[in-house]
Amino acid sequence: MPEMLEVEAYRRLAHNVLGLAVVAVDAPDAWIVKGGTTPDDLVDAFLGQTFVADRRIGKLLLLDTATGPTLGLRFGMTGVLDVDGVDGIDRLEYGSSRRNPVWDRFGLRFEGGRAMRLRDARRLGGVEVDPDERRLGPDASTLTAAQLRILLAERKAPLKARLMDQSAVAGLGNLLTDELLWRASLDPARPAGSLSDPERRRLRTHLHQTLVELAERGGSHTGDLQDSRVRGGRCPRDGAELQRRTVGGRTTYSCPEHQR
DNA sequence: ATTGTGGCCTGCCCGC
DNA sequence: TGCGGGCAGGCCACAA
Repeated sequence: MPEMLEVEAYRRLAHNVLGLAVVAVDAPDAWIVKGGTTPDDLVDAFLGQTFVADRRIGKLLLLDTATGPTLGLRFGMTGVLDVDGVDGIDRLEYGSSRRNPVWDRFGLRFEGGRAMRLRDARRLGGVEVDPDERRLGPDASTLTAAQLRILLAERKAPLKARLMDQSAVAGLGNLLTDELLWRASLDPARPAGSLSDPERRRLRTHLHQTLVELAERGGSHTGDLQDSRVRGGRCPRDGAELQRRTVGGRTTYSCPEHQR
């Protein structure tokens, strides 16, 4: 599903529409329009505008106009960004690679005939005008050691839940977090505040390594743990049967042998 | 304030 | 072969 690595690919794709005037706004699905705005509001906000910058915070893609509003795009679990018929990613875990026109939930057409659209089978994504960026923590790819220490300190919530709390650190979803904690040999259910200094350093090291490595491989579903994230799956490191449980409200796979 | 839970969306897979 | 139940997870509202 689109976690920060996929949305980063979408951002690079969206870069292609910078500098082009919007000649049409297609918003056929009011459900996908969030933040108290309507499809008509989207037309008013972006028709005739030109995007001048592409940004990403966690799983939120932001396209800024020069003096007007900012477009915010969220992709939920099955959202794909398509520019001129090209998808931002090759394959979406848990998503369909089919292209049903009904799944086109939002689109912009630009001068010169170019087009950008949000395709989302399950309608878990969203489009917003001027999303509140303050509700997001620092992006996981730029998280400093000091920021990590502060966001974990004193917390009783499970480590995994805290890492997936987008207001604490933005960008980590279920697959990346399971992979990260498996690599860092940390139990997802540990209270976030219980990590020792060495454990926290280990977490941060693996965070950056995991993001770089999985980005190179092609996405959040390319982790070493991924193929074993099934009932009865075994730890690729030591062969122990993985534990399957709910942590932080999400299905969680972890190794009872080496994640402590 | 912090943490936990349930519901929403709907395509797809599995078992009968 | 068709059908239905369960499952996937990001996000939000709401409860404790």
